[in-house]
Amino acid sequence: MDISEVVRRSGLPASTLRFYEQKGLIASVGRRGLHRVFAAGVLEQLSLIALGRAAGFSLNEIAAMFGADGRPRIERQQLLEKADELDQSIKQLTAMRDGLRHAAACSAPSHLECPKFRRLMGLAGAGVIGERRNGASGKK
Amino acid sequence: MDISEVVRRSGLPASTLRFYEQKGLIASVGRRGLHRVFAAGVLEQLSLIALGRAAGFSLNEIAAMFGADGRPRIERQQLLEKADELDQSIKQLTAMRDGLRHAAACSAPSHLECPKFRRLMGLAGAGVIGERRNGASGKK
DNA sequence: TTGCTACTTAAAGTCGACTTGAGGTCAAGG
DNA sequence: CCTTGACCTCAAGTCGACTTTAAGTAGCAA
Repeated sequence: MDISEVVRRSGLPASTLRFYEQKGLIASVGRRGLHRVFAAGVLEQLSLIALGRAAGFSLNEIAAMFGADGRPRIERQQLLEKADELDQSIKQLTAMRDGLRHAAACSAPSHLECPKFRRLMGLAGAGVIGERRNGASGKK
Repeated sequence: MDISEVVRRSGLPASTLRFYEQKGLIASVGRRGLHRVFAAGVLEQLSLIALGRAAGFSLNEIAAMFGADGRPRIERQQLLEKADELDQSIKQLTAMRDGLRHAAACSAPSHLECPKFRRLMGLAGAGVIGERRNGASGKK
C-alpha cells in the first residue's frame, strides 16, 4: 500500500501518518522510489493507536506501550497498573456523567442550589477528578 | 480576599487566576492599591470552572455558559450532550482497560491475531477515529 | 522526452491552557 | 529612610498533537 491508500482506508491525513512514523508509532516496510510503502497491518496499528488515544493516552504513552510493530512492549505488571489507572478514571468519569445527568434533570432553580450538583463541584474543586492535559473537545 | 488567599483556598496558582480573569472567567471586585480584591464567591466560580473542565468543556465554552459575573446558566441540553460524550469516553476507557488486562494475560506473539483484541480495535475504529476525547488519564 | 501530480523533506506555524521572566510599584518593618 | 517582598503588567515561552508551507523528486501517461 502506498500512503494514499492508507489515507483512504484509515481516514487519517498523510501528514499525520508521516508524523506517527516519525514518532515511531508506525513504520513503513520500505520505499518505492521516494514513496513510502506500508504493510496492510498498519491499519490495525492505527486502530490500536486510535483506541489508545480515545482512552486518553498520549502518543508517547502509546509509543511506550507498543512498538512500531504494534506488539505490546511492556511488562505485564505495568499493563496491569495501566489498567488499574483506567479503572480510576472510569470511576471518576462515571461519577461525572451521573452528576451531569442529575443536573440536567434536577428541578432546583439554579444548579448552584442543588446539593448533588454542589457535591459534584466539590469533587472537581478538590481535584478528585484528576488532572487533564489537553482540552479542546473538538466541538464548536 | 486578596489573591494569596484565593490561591491558598483554591489550590490554583496566582498566574492561573490572573489568566482566568483576563479570559473573563472570573472578576475581581476591585483593587486595594495595586492588589486585586476578590469576593468570596470566586471560590465557587472556580469550582464550577474546574467542574466544567473536568467534564470536557473548554475555557471558551465555560466563558460562554457563565457570564463574567459568574452566574451560571447551563443549558440542560448541553449537559446531556456532555453526559453522552462521557458515556463514549467511558466505553473507550473500559475497552482499553480490558485490552490491557487481556494483553497481560494472553502471551500470544501477536495480539493483533487475537479475536478479543480485534473486537476492541473495532470499537475504536467504529466511528470514533479522529475524535479525540480527553479521558483524564492524568499521569505522565 | 516532457510534464503532471502525488509524493518527499525539514522547518515553522497553530491552538489551548497555562507558566515563566523581566522589570515595576507600594505598604510595612527594621 | 531604606529595604523587603508580595503583588503588579506585558511579553514570550512551553507542551502535545498536529498542520502548513516551501522547495525538491520521481513514477507514470502521452
